[in-house]
Amino acid sequence: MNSKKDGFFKDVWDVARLIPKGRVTSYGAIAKYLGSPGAARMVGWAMNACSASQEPVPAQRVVNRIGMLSGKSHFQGHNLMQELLESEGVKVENNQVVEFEKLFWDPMVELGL
DNA sequence: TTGCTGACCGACG
DNA sequence: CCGTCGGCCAGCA
Repeated sequence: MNSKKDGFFKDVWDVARLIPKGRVTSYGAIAKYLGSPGAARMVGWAMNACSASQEPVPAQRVVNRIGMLSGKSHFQGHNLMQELLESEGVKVENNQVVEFEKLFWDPMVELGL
């Protein structure tokens, strides 16, 4: 009955929504924040299920550890993910986030673990 | 019920 | 340098 706890996915979506505009994070960072450092794949899986969420999930802010838009192909548009990031001020080049290290948003640090 | 897959990550040779 | 493999958890046939 309450939000969080419905499943691993809801937690992922929740963290994803906490990502500030103009920032990006990695699957592993979210997975680790949830308590499963090796469950990065689940984060990606949750992103796939994010389409089932009634509320929009900024999945475009979630990229792999190198800042590459690995999931861009899964978006409705082929370059929708890149456009969304650029729309927020995040530069993307060759399916890769520019200055990813500077724009990297770590939930464990920003949220205060 | 078991087994495979999946938008990843890290290690090994 | 590059390719390959195992591990993590959850959903589906």
